[in-house]
Amino acid sequence: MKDTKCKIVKCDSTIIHEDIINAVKESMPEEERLYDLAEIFKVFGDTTRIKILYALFASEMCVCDIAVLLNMTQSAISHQLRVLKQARLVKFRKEGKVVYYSLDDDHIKQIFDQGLNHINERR
Amino acid sequence: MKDTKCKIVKCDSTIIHEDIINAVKESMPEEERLYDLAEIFKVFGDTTRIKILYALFASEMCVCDIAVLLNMTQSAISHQLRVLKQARLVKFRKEGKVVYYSLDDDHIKQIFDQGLNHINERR
DNA sequence: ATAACATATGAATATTTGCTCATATGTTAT
DNA sequence: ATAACATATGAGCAAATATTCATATGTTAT
Repeated sequence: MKDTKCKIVKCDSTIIHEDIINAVKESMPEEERLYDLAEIFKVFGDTTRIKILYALFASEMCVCDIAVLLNMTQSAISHQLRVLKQARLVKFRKEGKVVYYSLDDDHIKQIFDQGLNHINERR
Repeated sequence: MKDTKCKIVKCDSTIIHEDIINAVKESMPEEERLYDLAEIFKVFGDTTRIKILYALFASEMCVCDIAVLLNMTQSAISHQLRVLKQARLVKFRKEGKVVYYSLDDDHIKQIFDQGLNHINERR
């Protein structure tokens, strides 16, 4: 009950299950999309940014508020907001010298919820 | 039409919108969960690991197959599979000296799909 | 104009991370 | 037992990244 037509040759530079490899290769999305996908998750892959996004789920906030909330430097928060801005995850509006940030994407919450599902269901 | 009871004091060490900060603080998940969430996304935040997972969506594969498919070193793949294993995203079965890896989580595909949604809908 | 302040940003530093190289482990065939 | 092979792993290196520090920018109040 195991694969029959295995062309076992050699691991380095040659191929083992040629048929599987070819089939899988067909099913793979484009290189570029996989790259973009990794880029997004990279943005989510930092505790500070996750916290900022969760804060913004609840309310728009100015930079200083976020810094106080997370007990971090204004500069550190500002740098991270730039990353989130570049990823088009947050937007901002200015009111005098104060800059208010808010979410710019509807999917984030859903993605996070499923991430938490994963965490929960592995006990 | 702007917030009225702003206790504007000072950014460093003091507070601006105290009421908002407190409200948001209430709504935030536990520190630990946010950390775990970031950890998962960190795992997804690498092109190689994304590719491996996409390959495993299509079929279980041995380490060597994956290395050939992605045109990477067996060692590099093995290291990354360890990361995926620790994150409980993949499982494996041994058949002689060959080790076959497969997915160990049902949410991954959904999470990825929503990640792709995000990419698509921002044009 | 000047002082106070919110935010942004560049440079430097420390940490993390992905890969390579060499080698170890464990299995199969002879 | 030995050779061949699939996989795992530790050490080292290079690149990426998060934060700090100092300072720049732009706004408001005086």
